[in-house]
Amino acid sequence: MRIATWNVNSIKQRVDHLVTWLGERQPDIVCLQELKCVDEAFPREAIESAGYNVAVHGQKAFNGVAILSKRPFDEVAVRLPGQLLSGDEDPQSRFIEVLVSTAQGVVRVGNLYLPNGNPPETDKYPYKISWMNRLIKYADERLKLGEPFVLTGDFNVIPTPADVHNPAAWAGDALFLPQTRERYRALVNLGLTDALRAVSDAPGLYTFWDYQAGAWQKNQGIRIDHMLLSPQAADRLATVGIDKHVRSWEKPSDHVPVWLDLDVD
DNA sequence: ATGTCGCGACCATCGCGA
Repeated sequence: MRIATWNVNSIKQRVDHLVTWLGERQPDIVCLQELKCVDEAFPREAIESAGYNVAVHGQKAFNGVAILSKRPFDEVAVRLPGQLLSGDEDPQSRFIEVLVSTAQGVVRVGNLYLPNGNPPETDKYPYKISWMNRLIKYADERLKLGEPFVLTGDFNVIPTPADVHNPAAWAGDALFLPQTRERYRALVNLGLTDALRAVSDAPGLYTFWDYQAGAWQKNQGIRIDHMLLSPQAADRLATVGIDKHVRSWEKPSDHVPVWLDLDVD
């Protein structure tokens, strides 16, 4: 089973790229982030015509996540459990989870768009950290199920200096601050495996290049789109890929697809 | 040193988010 993640930076702007990429990569499950549209505006027909079931959790203008699957969904749930620091419900559409059956059992996939958190001196950063704490609690509960579980999406976290072209330039950024990385380690240390790092220690593996300052042309990227695996999924990991070539297409997203193959079919 | 997109409000440019 091939599972992928891609922050498309507006699904309406990127639907042609998505359909092209679905055809060439043939993923079974795709997690999308930054849809930037409400559910009713999601281009469902184009994606269903490509052979996918669609589960959408959208929002006007910002955020928004979706999961596509060739197999039917056994379960769909939206919104990460927990509340804002104020105690109010979180109004931002940043999480969707599905359960899908295979010949060998089930696979659970959680798809997230973690808050960016910049600028860090504003209330955006405490929102990011509290969201990460909610994610840790959720992941701990899911790991107790003992299922093949893939927690993936745009984490807006640069885990280590090996995951950024110029670490010094990112030192004060919410994606790379010590507290951000500490919370990410706490998440992984629950028992999750970073799929990409399970197969490669190579530097220079990036998933995002800023539109500004010629970052793509100079390969000044960062690795912030991750695929974390429960032990039952990690034991079945076969391959991991980053479809870097998609960043060179005309009018691209600033993120590229990341995918993996699990031996669960 | 700077360099970009996408969205929405509102009409052509701007503020916001990234």
